[in-house]
Parts: sequence; C-alpha cells; structure tokens
Amino acid sequence: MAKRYWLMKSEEDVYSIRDLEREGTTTWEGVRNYEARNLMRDHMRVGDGVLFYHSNANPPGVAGLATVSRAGYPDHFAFDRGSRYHDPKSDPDEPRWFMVDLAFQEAFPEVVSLERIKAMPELGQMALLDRARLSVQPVSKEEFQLIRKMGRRRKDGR
DNA sequence: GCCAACGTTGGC
DNA sequence: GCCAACGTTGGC
Repeated sequence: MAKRYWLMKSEEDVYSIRDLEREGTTTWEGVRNYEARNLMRDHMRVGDGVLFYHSNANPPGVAGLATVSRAGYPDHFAFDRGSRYHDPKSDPDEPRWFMVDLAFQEAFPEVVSLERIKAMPELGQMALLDRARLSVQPVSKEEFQLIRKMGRRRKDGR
C-alpha cells in the first residue's frame, strides 16, 4: 500500500519534537475528536510520514518529522480512571478512542511557521488552514515534500 | 488572556 | 431531531 502522509499537532510545552527526539518513540494518546480518531484507527499505517506540528508555540508551525511506528490500537488511557484522558464512556470491549505510536525522524533546524505555510500558494489546500482545530489531518505527498524541503533549509540559506 | 471557530451535550 | 449552552482548541 502506498505510503500516506499526515500532520499531527502537539502543544509545544506539553510534548515537543525535542521530547520525541530524546525518547525515540512515543504513544499518541488523548485524541478525543472523532474525525481524528477515524484517521488513526482506519487509515494510518506503519511507515507513514508525519509532519510534527507545534501548536501554542511561538511561532506555531511544523517542527520536524516522525513516522508511524504502530498503527491504530485502542487508547487504553481512556480506561484509566487516574488518567487525564479517562473517558468513562470508552470500554475495553468496545473502545471509543484509538491511538498510534510515532518514531522520531528529524527535527528541522528552523520551524516551518504557520505564517510561511499560509504564504505558499502550493499549500493553500492544507486542512491546517481551514480545519484549524483538527489535530490529526491528512497531507498530500506534495505538501509533505515541500514542507520537508522548507524545513531542511534555513531561511538564511545555510 | 482573549475570543472565534467548532464539536458535543442535553433539554425539549 | 433541533438548537442553545457549553467546553475545547489554538492563533493572536
């Protein structure tokens, strides 16, 4: 199956690309939006490319790359009464929420800011721009490759 | 910290 | 099934 591409948001001060770099892999629990849930449960596959986006950051933007290292599986944090992600409506026999695991790939030398993304006509169709509150979203191969190229090159050309 | 967008909940 | 109230997200 062809590799797919995604953009996933994390609040920078909660979990950043540097945290992922240090840990190597992470679990992506806590997504509580059905559209995002469906993407993780039904469409994300091991090896898919991920743009790691920092929200609530200065500036907000894509901070690096990750890959999907485990496809969708039940978000067991929802069953844990002590977790901030506990959801009494999710049950192990019929889990409501799903998660994936990510592996670190690279941190960009400089964040590709939302402002720069908005300024690129080729990126005008990204869900990021009109589905601002969707934290897991599909990205085309062309969008992924362009942002990767922008991220690997510093603005000053070095 | 503000507030617009937007998804969810719950009364009817 | 409608829709107002409410909660959350996330840019600014």
